[in-house]
Amino acid sequence: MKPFVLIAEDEKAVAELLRYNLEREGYETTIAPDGDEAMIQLDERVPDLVLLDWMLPKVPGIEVCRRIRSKPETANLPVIMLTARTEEADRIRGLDTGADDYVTKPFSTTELMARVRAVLRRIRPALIEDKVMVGDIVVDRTTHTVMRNGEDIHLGPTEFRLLDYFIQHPGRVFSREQLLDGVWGSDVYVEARTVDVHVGRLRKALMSKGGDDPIRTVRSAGYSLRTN
Amino acid sequence: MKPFVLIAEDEKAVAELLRYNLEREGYETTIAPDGDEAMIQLDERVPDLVLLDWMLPKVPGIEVCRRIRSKPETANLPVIMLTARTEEADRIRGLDTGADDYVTKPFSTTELMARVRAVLRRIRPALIEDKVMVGDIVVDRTTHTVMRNGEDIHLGPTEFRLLDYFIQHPGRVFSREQLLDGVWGSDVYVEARTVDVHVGRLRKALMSKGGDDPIRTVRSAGYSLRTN
DNA sequence: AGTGTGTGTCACATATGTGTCAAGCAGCCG
DNA sequence: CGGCTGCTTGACACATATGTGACACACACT
Repeated sequence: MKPFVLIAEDEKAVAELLRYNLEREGYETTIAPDGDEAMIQLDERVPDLVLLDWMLPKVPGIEVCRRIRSKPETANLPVIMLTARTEEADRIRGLDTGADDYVTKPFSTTELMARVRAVLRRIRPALIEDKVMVGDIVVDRTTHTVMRNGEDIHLGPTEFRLLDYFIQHPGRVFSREQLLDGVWGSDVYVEARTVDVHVGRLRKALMSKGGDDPIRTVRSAGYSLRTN
Repeated sequence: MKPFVLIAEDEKAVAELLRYNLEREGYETTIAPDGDEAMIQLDERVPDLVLLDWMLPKVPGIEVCRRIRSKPETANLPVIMLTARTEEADRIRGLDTGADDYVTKPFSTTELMARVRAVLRRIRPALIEDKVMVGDIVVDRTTHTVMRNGEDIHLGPTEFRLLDYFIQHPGRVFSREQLLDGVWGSDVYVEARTVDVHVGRLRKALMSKGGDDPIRTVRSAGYSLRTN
């Protein structure tokens, strides 16, 4: 699953440059040429990161950022502000609105790419790293290995994918439907109850060498991975 | 220190394919999409090897090669030319551009990797490890020999390449498709299940003188070489 | 041609994982 | 305290993935 980046930038040349560089580094991208369009696209599909121009037609960047923060489903979506000005006031306001980082134009693409990686690593490590650690659980995608407190844990394919999915957003609660979509795929039809069974199996496996239950059941909502 | 390879190739797909394969074999890479860029990158950091496309935008490959030879610091830098046609290959040989080897497109990646190793071994023997050791298994590429706990182990050519491939990235899980691509070559068509048979043969050979199974089966994902 | 080695494919045996169900529990609320 | 609802879990039939011996064929070498 590639990281998906929304580029909200009205200058076409800049937007295309960003798209080119991001796609070369393995990101999926979409471009919104103005604030309205950005909001629409945010509703359609929540990206993993937003590159947000400060001066955006229709709805200014700072306002888009504020709206992103005010909606629960995008409340901690990473945002990098692109600004032409270097004045202190803008920086402060930008960071104040909840941008995770800002870059002043003109920027070096390598620097921007580095910041994109840095922000994503901080907020969504599982998207970038092969090896992810949450609490005392370590998942290594390259070796298909799960460890807890140094002990190897054997998981079946489905349990592995399930854990991998949870680890994308530690703490976040997923409904059975979301899990079916994300882990099984939207095309297969299985009973929602099946998720329960697999969560049970994952729990058993993860607790087989001792330790607390790392998965939280949220009654009538779904399941989530404990973060601490 | 990893060998550093400059890939001067304008077709993005080809360049990425090369990068992927080279990095998988433990090389560090950089891509130059045209002749100018190649010259710039050559100035920035002298690589250990150049893969040079014959038809390169701005400055053609053959000219880049000539300039490489004319500068003292890169005068005997290994160069492998990539050409689309056999006639061009003949011309390269005839023109005495100073390329150390040439490969005609379309090429088999395994063949190209073998040539890269061969050229580097000839020019920079210290850069290439001929003897690799993982756990109690020692693979010697020069003598095509495998030993385990001091005992000689006989492997057929395919089993040898397979083990050699695994040993590039111990622990990492390879799918049957990846193994077919990397060991058999992307151009041949064989059944994916054939991999199973060869893994079985490799296992039998490696365990013939005792010892545990050094290959791990990862259900519904592939195989990997055990690291410990 | 004759021999030996290696290869890819198949068929069948085995191992492992999967989805569903149903009985039993656990939380919640009047 | 019931009673409702939603969650957990063991059993099980079934589905899939992997291991492996046999075999025919392709070479290389003599």
